[in-house]
Amino acid sequence: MISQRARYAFKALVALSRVPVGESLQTKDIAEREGIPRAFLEHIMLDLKRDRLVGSRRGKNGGYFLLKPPSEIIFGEILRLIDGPLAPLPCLSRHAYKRCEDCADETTCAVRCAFADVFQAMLGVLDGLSLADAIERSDRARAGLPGYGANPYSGAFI
Amino acid sequence: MISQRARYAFKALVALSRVPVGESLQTKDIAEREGIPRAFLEHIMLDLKRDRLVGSRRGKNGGYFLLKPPSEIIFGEILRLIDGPLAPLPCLSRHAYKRCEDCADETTCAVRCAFADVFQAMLGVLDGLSLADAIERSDRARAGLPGYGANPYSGAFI
DNA sequence: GGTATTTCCGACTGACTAAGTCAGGAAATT
DNA sequence: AATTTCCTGACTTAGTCAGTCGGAAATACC
Repeated sequence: MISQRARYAFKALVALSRVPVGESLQTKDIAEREGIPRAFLEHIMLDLKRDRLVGSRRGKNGGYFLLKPPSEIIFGEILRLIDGPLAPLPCLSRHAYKRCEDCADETTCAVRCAFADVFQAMLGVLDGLSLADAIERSDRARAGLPGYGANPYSGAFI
Repeated sequence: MISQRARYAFKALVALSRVPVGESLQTKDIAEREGIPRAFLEHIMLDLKRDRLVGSRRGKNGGYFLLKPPSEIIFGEILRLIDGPLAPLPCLSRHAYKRCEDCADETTCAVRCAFADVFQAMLGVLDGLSLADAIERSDRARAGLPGYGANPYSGAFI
């Protein structure tokens, strides 16, 4: 499960993506529209700003805006920023690598072998998916086109 | 990241898988061999027992043993049992489904659309991977065959 | 210049979970 | 009967999550 914080961040970024280029949104508006606690969202927006995903203007008519086109803002990147490393095991993380104290030999660890596959599958999607992609899928679902909604229950899900 | 608890559970199950059919392992041995705190491992073994993944014998020469062949014990199943639902969003979980209070329309939510893909990729691997598979990969890595180790750093990992 | 509006920032809280530890009970074997 | 093992519940300690609160700094408007 991703954190609530991350989920809010995604919703805010999607909202910002839907706004015409050059315009901005205020936390108050985003919070209201998306049902996010305002004070909490402020902190999240600052996180996003710190990582140069959004820019801001203070004072009256201020607000937040994307610093890159939505097609260049990647889900994996956002999730890493908010929730930290994505790797299922510390010994699989590139940037936050940490050896498992109890593991004799990393390269032949069966658990690591298994989760390496899982990780690769996750990253394949996560690092190839932009805000623009997500919005496109959402819009197609809205238009009622079959096969494009987020209805995963056609497969064997849990 | 999966929990430490889950990681220990996997290691214990792998250890049990490597034992000849009919034989068993004691928590003490597993704990020692795998570097897991013994008292903690006992709790974990009971979890596994509660879910009928392992059986036990008490008293002298007692221990734990698998109730199914390793090829029928699936990573996704184990992880669900220890760490709870695998879905990245509550609204994507089948068994632990929970609506996002703040979400107006689930089927067109861009965040949900995106993570549905991630989830599907994860599950594709996680629910098709058995203990036997993991051990096979580990053994091949041990034998030094290229392309079979858990060295994910050939791709673009983080 | 003053006031309203907005972002920015740190400190705090309350609930929860993770990762263990500890003490002892129950069953099986010797 | 003694020993060995699994079994069980209570407890601890540290850390994280999901916020809230109060106020400071910047900007726009009159």
